[in-house]
Amino acid sequence: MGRPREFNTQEALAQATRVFWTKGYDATTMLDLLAATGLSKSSLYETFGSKRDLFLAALSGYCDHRTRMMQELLQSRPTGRDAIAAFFALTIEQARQEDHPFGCLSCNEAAQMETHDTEVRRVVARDIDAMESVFAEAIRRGQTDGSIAPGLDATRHARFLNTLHHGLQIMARTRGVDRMEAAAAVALDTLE
Amino acid sequence: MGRPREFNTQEALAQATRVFWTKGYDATTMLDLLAATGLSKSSLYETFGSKRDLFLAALSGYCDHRTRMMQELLQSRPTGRDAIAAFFALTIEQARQEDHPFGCLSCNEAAQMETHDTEVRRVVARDIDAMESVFAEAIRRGQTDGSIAPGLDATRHARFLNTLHHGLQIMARTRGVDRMEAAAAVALDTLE
DNA sequence: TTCTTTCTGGACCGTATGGTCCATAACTGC
DNA sequence: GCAGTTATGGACCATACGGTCCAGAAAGAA
Repeated sequence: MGRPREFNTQEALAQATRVFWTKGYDATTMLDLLAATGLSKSSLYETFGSKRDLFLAALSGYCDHRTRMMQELLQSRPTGRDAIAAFFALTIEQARQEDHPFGCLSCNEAAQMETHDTEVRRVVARDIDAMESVFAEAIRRGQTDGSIAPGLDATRHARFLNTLHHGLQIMARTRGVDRMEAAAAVALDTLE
Repeated sequence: MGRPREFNTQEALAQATRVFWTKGYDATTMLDLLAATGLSKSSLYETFGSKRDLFLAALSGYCDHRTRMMQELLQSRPTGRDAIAAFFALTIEQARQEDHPFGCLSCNEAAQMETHDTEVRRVVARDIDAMESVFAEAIRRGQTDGSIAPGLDATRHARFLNTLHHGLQIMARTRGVDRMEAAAAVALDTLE
């Protein structure tokens, strides 16, 4: 019943995510979002509520997606070390793609936490925790399958890898891809 | 001759830097800057030109200051390794200070490069290069004084440390100070 | 066709932004 | 004290922002 929607909600959200990812929350205007999604103002507000709500949906979706991606990587690779290496390689590869937004939405917004409300902060904090957990899991699996030195403190090392990953994403923003490769390579060396 | 200035330019710049550092360029309004510096609008525009010019001055000053600080650290510490350790320790200590802005101005703005013009981008890029240089210098000195393994590729490792440092600054923004310590400790371990 | 529901475009609004301008105050040198 | 110079405060401006609202278009159900 009623006139059917002329747009795909998920696709619109993906486009909006792209804009936030590229420009950051503050610098993104409703005009940007309308142009990117192709929706009318009414449709966007009707569907997503407000700029902040849309951002929250985009951020949550982005974080969930990446966490899932990491976990799948962890499942599909032969060893824990391979999974970590593949994740870093993927991060670098994305930074090379000209048509791909640079860096990481969550990291970017973490850099401007002060301007965000508590709910956004919580999502970002949770994302950091989630990534740390997956790193720790990968390390423990690597220690079981023999690809990672058994003496490592998994939690400590997970925090290290997580921190380095955030640094890599900042480097991606400045297009320092060469630097990313060196940094990731050294990080992988620490696993042996 | 003429009415003398009632404020200190350097001090005003320092206050402005603090605001940019805390909130980021986009989220900082002229009102914020006026309140922080205590100047009138006319004085601020007369002295600094525009919001962007003021930001550029703040950013340049911030980067220069930190580079100098790193170099002094390198001079004053007994070994190259000590210098690097002291730098990370200082970064973490600052992240603990409640009254201190979190993270690093340059890193924060690197996370939103897309919204900046080429001149700002150049300053940020130069800052990254400068830090990498100091890291490399510290590593080479450490290799000479025996505090750092001679087999390390200084450039490669400098990129690694630099990237990790940027990650640390992001962690500082989210108040993940515990994570910072673990990450920095692992990074220092790689020098042996 | 008609009714109902939903979507759509754009007009509109209050606010806050970065920036300009000017009258006036404050100080120095003569 | 006067002239010249500079700083100051605040009024003012155009614009752009996020957000609301409504008249009408479009499509399914009867």
